Amino acid sequence: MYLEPIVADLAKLLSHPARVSIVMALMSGREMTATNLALEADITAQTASSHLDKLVRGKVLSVRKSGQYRYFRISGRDIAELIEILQGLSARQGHPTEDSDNRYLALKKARVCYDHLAGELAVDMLDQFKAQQLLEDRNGVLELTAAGITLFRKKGYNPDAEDDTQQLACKNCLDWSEQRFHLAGSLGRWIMTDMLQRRWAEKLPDSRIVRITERGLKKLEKEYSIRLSPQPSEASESGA
Amino acid sequence: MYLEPIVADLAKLLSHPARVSIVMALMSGREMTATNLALEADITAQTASSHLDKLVRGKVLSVRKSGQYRYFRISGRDIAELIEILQGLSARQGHPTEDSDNRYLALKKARVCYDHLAGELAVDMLDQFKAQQLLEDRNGVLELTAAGITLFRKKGYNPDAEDDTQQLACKNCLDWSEQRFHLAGSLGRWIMTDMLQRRWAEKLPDSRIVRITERGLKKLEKEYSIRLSPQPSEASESGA
DNA sequence: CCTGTACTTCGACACAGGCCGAAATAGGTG
DNA sequence: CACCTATTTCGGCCTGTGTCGAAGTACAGG
Repeated sequence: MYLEPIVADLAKLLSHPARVSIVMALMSGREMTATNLALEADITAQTASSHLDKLVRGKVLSVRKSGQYRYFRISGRDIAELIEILQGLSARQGHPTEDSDNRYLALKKARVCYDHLAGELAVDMLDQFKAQQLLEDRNGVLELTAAGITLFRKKGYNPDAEDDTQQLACKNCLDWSEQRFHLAGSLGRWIMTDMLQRRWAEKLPDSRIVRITERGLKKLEKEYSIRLSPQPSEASESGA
Repeated sequence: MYLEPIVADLAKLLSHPARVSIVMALMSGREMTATNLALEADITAQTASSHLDKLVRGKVLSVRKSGQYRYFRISGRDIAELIEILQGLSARQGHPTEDSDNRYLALKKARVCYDHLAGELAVDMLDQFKAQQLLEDRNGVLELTAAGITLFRKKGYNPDAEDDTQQLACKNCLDWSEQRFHLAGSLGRWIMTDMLQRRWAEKLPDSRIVRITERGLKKLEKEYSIRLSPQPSEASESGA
């Protein structure tokens, strides 16, 4: 087959710790400047420049130039999913008993996956939406039911305005621990955006960790009849 | 996070065309000897030995020693799924119009994915099993229904003998083209084994391509009420 | 204009890793 | 035992690539 070298090229981009650090830092969905990413990966600006060049060329990242800055981000959902899977595999293979790590647990609980929520919390939400018949699995494709369309539209989501009404579930975005799905696609994106905007949830600085606020817990129960087990709020560090 | 270097190590294993060739050759689920794999990747035995050593050390492959031979195979389903995803991503990114390739089309149609069937055909089968209520999506986990247990047991499948009765769907094993699931897990494995044994299907030599026999088509319809669109039988080359 | 900041390019060095010839080990066969 | 085959180890060559210092480009702001 002719695909071998192409696969190898893609894997090569992720075969260097510094580049992986860069990509991981962007998994929060945020944009970051070259200098920022250099700090993140603990390398000089020159070295970062070369890595970033490779990543952009290889379509792993994309860039937006603004003035003297260059803002990088993950190029697309498929790449984000690949990273997520690689990370999951490594987490399982890598260490036997690294459970002590607080950030690791917080990350498992709730995190950003490129443009939507992931982690146990997100899996929970999807389950409850399904139980409420807002979403339905039709022939392997997750779709909004009539009731779902009505409800989410009332909340401000506009399914017709989005690119694809159909693909609402992130099919390969598995949780590291549980082998379960969480909600992605246009609805997943809208939900996260909306929750952040209304301060139901907040991204912790410099990480993919998401914290659901007190207000968020209450509102989720009131507006969506969703009950989540509260997070241990100990993921408190904010510094780099 | 501490995962970056681990992810990089895993990716590094797949960052060399020869190693990818080796792993791809094993995606048929078959075991192969070191010499065989060297031929497959078009490298000398010494070089292959070094690559194989890395792959085994990195838990991508596992080995079975028998006499003077060493038989290699993919170490597990999760690795196979990773390869499948990488291949899918590369197939999309790589080329714009490579449709001319016959083998490529045959591969899309029906192939082995480590220990079960994949491709349009496999997706079709899963759909029809679900339509017949033999399988059911319960809360994101695909499970056998009572009717399904009865039927498949009658055919020779023993769900209790297998490790996990629950996990029947290959959740991240997506078709390259269609973003759909196909049947994996213990049932998926049994189905493929059974079909090969009864000559309803055959693996083409030296490839992952699977061909459904005439007999298979008829039997599938008769015994499982499954109708498949027949394959163009042009994937005829058998040589390396 | 000059100055500061963001970023890239160049150049040189060093190290890692792929490669194969040659030789060694290991198992199988007669 | 000799002889064959499968596989690994060793040694040396060579290419690729990560690294950073230094210099160069690009943009913003006084």
